Amino acid sequence: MGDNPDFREHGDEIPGIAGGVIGRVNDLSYEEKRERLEDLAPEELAEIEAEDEEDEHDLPDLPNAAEPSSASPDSQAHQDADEYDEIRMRVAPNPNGPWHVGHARMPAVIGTYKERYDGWFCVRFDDTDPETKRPDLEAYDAILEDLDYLGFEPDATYKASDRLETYYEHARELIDLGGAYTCSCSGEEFSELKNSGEPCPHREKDVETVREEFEAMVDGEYDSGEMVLRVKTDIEHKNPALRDWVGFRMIDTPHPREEASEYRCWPMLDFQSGVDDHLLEISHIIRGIDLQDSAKRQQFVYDYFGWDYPEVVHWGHVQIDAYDVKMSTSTIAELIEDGELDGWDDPRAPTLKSLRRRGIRGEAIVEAMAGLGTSTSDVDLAMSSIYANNRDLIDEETDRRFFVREGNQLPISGDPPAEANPPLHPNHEERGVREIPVSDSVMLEPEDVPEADERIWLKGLGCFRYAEGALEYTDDDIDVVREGEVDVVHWAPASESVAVRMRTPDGDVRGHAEPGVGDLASDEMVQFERVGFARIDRHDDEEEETVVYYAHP
RNA sequence: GCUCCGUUGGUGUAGUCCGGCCAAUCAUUUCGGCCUUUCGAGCCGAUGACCUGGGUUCAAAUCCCAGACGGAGCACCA
Repeated sequence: MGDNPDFREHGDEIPGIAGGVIGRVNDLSYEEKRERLEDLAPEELAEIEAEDEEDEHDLPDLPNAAEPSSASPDSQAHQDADEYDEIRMRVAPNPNGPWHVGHARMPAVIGTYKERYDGWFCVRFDDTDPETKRPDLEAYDAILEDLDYLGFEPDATYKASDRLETYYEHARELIDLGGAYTCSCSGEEFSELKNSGEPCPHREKDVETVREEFEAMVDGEYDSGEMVLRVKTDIEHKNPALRDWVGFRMIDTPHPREEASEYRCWPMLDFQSGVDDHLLEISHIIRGIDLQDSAKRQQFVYDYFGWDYPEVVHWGHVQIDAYDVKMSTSTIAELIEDGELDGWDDPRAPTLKSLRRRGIRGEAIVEAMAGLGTSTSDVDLAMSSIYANNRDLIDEETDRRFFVREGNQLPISGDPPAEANPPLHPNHEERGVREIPVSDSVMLEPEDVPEADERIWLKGLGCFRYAEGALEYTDDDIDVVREGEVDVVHWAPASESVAVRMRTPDGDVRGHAEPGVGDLASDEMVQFERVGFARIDRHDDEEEETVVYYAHP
């Protein structure tokens, strides 16, 4: 129609014609379609099948990165000179608490790239603010544990607070290159000058003075706020965010790590991180958009030193649906402090420790996070996506059980079997059956109690009619279920059941499970039929109940 | 106010650099069917999107301009 506009008026007829053809093609089996295509267009078929063999990646290619797997000798010869031989990345957390779900994006993406490119990554704790972002000593290990839960092991681990002398050395060098100056302006004063593109009087100090004053900073001779070391950039740069930024400042509060507690002169993130990224030979920096100006700021330092800046990928913020609690380390810490949450692994907390306790595998989170890609716009991650991944991972190996939430007790009449024996897993009969005594009354969920005179099928047991406040066994054949006359529900015996407290993101639910649940080991997963998957946490003898954590439908 | 960046179904994503094979991918969600002593499982199917307005072009999700909306930075936080 592009070539022949006259055809346009007949455009409406196309779906009718094409639809018929497509319908006929769709009726063919895969083999028939493949055969037909081989006759009509063998080269197209080859192309399609070649594409199928290519690896499907959730994530886009990294800039200037060579895929090791696809590198044939021929393409190796044509390899772009700009391409990196080794992909080296870093996960650079601030150790101020265990990780929330959003934090998983960094290792998920970096770890996935590492596997894809056969690369390298380290964890580097950027703990250079002992005061406002004061590190939590327990967080270092907590974060490494969270990383292990997600299924990744860093190739190396560093702490910036171990590396102060290195930063000082580079600061001295930068001063000698004329790239930095000590400044005693107040933040307010400097901000005003900066916003109008005016240099402050300290900018033109001679190198000797700057060196002396910087050594005094290192020796702790100034108090907090008295003196900073600024990187000399371009005071008239059109982006005010880049003008002469602070590289080092004084902090009176000692660092919580004993090894670093004597230092008073601390580098800012942009200086520390910029130097470390070069020294660790990082090829690709992957981080949030809140740091999108960092590369431009650090570029000035790299220019002074004659270094090449790594490739950078920025992404937007992640939000997770399904939680009432704000996903922020400090907010969660406060709620725990106030007793609103039981701890970092409370099922209501949007933390990795919580998901772990609910029996969700790290792999399910990693896949969902990698699926978000690396777009710079803010994204919402649906928990259902993590749940779907986890279901795929555990469904086959997870046995089925009955659990009745807030059940009503109903007496049984008639002559049903004394014991019900539903399979542990409907797809795996070889695993055997459960043994559920029926006794003289059963628990049903309030919503499952039938109307008077209506029938209901107790799964694994048989059909009952609800009459005069009791369930009367009818001996109906399963056909009544097949024909859609009778609904199937789960149930539990009233007397020999196990009291269960199920902890969920929306609060605790109590109820009764079939007796076998009392014998399950801690950490085992179950699927409570028609309720969802849960992890056995513990059998609490004092409360005489089994505590389980709800995972997902 | 100054400076960056972004906008594809309910959600996420592919495609945008290099316009045509996009009648737009995949996943999830929702809905429907099938199967199964009957699963919130599995299988099959359906619904559903290119922010708006101009422009360039035979042809625009893709290029250009303007606007709307959203995000980020302008800290002695990370």
